[in-house]
Amino acid sequence: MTDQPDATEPKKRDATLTRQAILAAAREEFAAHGLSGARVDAIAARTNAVKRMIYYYFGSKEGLYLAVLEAAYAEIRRVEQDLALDALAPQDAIRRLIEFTFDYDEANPDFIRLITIENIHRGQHVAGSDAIRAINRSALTTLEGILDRGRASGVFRRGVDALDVHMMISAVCF
Amino acid sequence: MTDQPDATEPKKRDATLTRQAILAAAREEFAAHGLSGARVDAIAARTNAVKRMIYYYFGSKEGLYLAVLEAAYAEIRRVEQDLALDALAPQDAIRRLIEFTFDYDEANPDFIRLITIENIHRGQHVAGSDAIRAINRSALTTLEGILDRGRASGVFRRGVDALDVHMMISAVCF
DNA sequence: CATGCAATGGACTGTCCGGTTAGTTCGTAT
DNA sequence: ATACGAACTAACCGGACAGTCCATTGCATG
Repeated sequence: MTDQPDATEPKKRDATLTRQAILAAAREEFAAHGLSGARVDAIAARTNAVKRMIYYYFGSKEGLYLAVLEAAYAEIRRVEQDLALDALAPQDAIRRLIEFTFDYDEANPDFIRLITIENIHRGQHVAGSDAIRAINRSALTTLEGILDRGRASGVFRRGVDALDVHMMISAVCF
Repeated sequence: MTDQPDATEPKKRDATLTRQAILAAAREEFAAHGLSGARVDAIAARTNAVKRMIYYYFGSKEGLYLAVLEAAYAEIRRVEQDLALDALAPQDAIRRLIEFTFDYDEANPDFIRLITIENIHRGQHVAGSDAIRAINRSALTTLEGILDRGRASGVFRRGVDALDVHMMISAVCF
């Protein structure tokens, strides 16, 4: 009588769903406390999964952290591509990119936190992930393309590095 | 015969010296690994003091962390005051301040790390320290004074917040 | 329904680490 | 010289926490 067996949900089994739930919870926890500050138990507690599942899906705390980073980078680059910057005039493309970066950072404070945390660690985890490096390289080549077009049509000055531009935009938005 | 009792130093007892040594070691360790990532044992190992001394002088890990922050802020503000910004024309003062911030950040990577780490934690430790808040307030009033003089003589536009300027400078230098 | 596999559960463990206990040594004042 | 407090030390404790063991449950096939 104390519990209602019918009222409890059937407790569906959905691998990708729990995986996503863990990722989302981990993202919050890591963003809030950093890699070493985050508690695996706390991450598990945020979901309705149990700690064991974290190791089942991600192997280790650091593996989970890396997966979170990968997902975060993949997400922002995916949205970034929807901007269709290549279809715009160079100036408009840059302007749009800046606006987007600003808005995204404001809407996703967790994201900045994760990046900042990773920066403190000198990006040593990112460096170990081929996936992330590939994602970022493609983002840089996109920006490089915009700069090239701008330089070709004379609206951008030469001698400006894509990486510098990217860092400048990120820094100010941050 | 195995050891040379004369060659070993007299092992001076100097309270302020060991305090400083602990602070310096802690600064490195915290900058490298963050608050939770830093290990009290590791800090002790960096000095020739023993772990107990940390608790003797600073009470707790967090107490030590706070002391490190306070020392770091005090240091940069002290050097900043030597710039004698008030004696310069507003434009020169701002220029000098930017140059200084840039150079200081470059020369003291530990400092930026500490600040960044604290930012991630939303400055909750800084907020708890009256000393640090006082230090920063004085820095802001100095900047505010420069801006005021600039506005009075018409070289600076109005409606620019000192805090914004400060953050802008820090962000770009970072 | 049986059989095998993916997914889940929770109790358990070994270790790391912040903090403490119970002292000992040194400088100095009387 | 002895008494006393400040400076210092080694060994230890207990909780927290990453990671594991082993059992079980649901889901898909034949």
